[in-house]
Amino acid sequence: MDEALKRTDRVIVHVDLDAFYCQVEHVRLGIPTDVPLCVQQWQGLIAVNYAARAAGIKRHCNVTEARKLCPEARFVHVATFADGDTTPQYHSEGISYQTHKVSLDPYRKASMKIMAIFERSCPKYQRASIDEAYLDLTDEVNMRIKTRLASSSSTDMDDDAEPDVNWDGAGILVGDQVSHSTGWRDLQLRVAAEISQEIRATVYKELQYTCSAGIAHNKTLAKLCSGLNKPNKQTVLRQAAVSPFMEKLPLGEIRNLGGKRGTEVEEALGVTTAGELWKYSVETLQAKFGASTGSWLYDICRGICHEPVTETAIAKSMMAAKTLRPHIKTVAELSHWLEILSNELYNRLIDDNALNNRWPRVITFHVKHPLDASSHSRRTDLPPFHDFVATSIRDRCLALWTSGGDGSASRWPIERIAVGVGGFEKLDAGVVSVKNFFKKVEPTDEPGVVKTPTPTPAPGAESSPPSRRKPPAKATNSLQNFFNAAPAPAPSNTGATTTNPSPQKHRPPSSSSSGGPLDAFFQTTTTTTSATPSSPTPQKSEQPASAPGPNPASSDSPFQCATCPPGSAAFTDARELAEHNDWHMAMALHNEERGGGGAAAAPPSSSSSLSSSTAARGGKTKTGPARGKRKRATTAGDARSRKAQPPLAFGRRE
DNA sequence: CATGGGATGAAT
DNA sequence: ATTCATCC
Ligand SMILES: Nc1ccn([C@H]2C[C@H](O)[C@@H](COP(=O)(O)OP(=O)(O)OP(=O)(O)O)O2)c(=O)n1
Ligand SMILES: [Mg+2]
Repeated sequence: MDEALKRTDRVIVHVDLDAFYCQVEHVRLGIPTDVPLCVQQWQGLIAVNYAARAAGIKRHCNVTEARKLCPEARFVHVATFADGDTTPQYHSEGISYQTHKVSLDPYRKASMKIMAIFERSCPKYQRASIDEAYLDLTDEVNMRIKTRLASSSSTDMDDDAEPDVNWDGAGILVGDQVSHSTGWRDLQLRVAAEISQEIRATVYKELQYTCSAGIAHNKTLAKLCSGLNKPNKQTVLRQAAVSPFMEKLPLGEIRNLGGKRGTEVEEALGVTTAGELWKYSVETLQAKFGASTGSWLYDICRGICHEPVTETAIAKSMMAAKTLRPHIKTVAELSHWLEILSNELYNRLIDDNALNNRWPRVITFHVKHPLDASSHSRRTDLPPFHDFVATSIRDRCLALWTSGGDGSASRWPIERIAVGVGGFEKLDAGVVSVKNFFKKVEPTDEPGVVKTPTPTPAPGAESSPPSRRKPPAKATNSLQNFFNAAPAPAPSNTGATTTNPSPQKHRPPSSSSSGGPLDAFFQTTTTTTSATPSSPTPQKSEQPASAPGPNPASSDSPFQCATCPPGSAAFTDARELAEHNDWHMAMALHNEERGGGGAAAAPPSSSSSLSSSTAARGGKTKTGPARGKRKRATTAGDARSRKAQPPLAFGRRE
């Protein structure tokens, strides 16, 4: 028994897409992957496919150099927001650094589809970046082993029996490319390699993306491994090969040692490889680099890493940034770019809300000045959701800028700005979080927040120039497109996957079978002693609670119209509220055109706001959704609901 | 003025 | 709360 316990370990797979952005463009444009292709951002390259790498093109090349190296290469520029656009588009010409803002949304959305496959293949997965994930396959692997041992005849399980492992088809082995070995750990890795093949095959079949994988006993080794045989291959690092591998490994290739810290270690000890660290005691390393780093170093240079796969699936923050060339020097310019960033974040937030039912609490505004080494940042609360419009973020940042309590605030010129949102909170039944939405109304609101329905100042109306510009124009519906493409069918899936979509916990194959020594054996190997993988509850935490009827509209819904009387216009999600706000906007424009006359029709207290025309969203006019329209618990049938369409059009610019 | 845009977690 | 460091 004791002996058996020592013979298994965690099994971790690290998956990394090959030339990720390039593959997204290959698929989108239907270009064969043997065509050299680079993803271009302004004059630089941010991704280079393997055919182009063969020609010597690298990421840091600019397009001119790259074209020289490979004249046949295709250069695909990332999607951008053109001058006044609120939706990103792929442009083939006229892409101006001065006026456009890049959008990486196509890659984020592709990433989500990939991660969805990972998730249903292995619930214990960690999104490590836009194109990487760690999968802890320990449970699934052990279950498969157990099942096979139980079903496949004899070979009773002596504690001493070492299983035989055939490496055929497992991928590439680090070190000796043996075809056979024995041992429980190797068997685990072999089964994980098989699952990894399945997952990669699923990704390719459903999305036509290739990826590489590393299979090892911990995250650090798995990641090291995945990059070893890059295009479309997987690599296994057996325990027996760990030491020889680590011995020659350059320190800087280990995660977290690729920067200053790595060079610090190299210079302090005069070493360049992990193996050269072996001769130092923990105490020595701790004395030189601190207790925590010291012991981490001691372990990591031997290929030991206890870091768990933390189940993080969605991003914790969102950011939009622009480097300004030439540097800007006026508030008008700052406002212009802030509005563009604000619009982008607004739309991403609406999408995110529909998917994840959450909303951020804080905005962070970063500014970098030309001579400063780094940027500085300030943060503030987001406006309450019901007040939130496309320009809210812009206005918050401008307020932050002009009222810089920080002495370094209002300096010019500015080289780069970035706006981030974070501190997401579930909007759901979150008893506590809902309260936050009512805590405060930003602009000089009078005390009786709840009592003054009509004279509500249109949020964001203050700083907007009078000119109303930009007819709605584009009405593309990115979210709808996304949903149409998203639901991956996933027919016959092998073993590791189930047909079960989204958040459901993954159920192992029925067979529990066998008993005897194996059960105890595997039970203990699944780290968390009491974490029985067979917890019954399907976990069905739905939120019908906040789904009110037709009219009543739960008064505690965070999706309330700021213009309508309190409690009279509540919605089930951000999109519905946004649409309702469009109605107000349309009415406002309508009234304005008619010389402002009386409120036209149905919804109470038409906005009245005059200059607010530029504030909210330049919606399509779509005749007002009458009161009855709002509310409907189901958003599914509402596929027609369009994407938020902020107006933008900050007058200037020629 | 010339890598840019974006995310995470630890340190301060 | 803000900056730093690391990574993609
Ligand atoms: N400095 C960087 C590094 C990466 N990326 C983007 C473009 C890449 O396509 C994607 C994934 O990064 P990887 O490091 O995984 O590189 P690739 O996936 O492009 O290539 P590889 O096949 O080596 O993984 O992230 C970026 O914008 N800027
Ligand atoms: Mg990659």
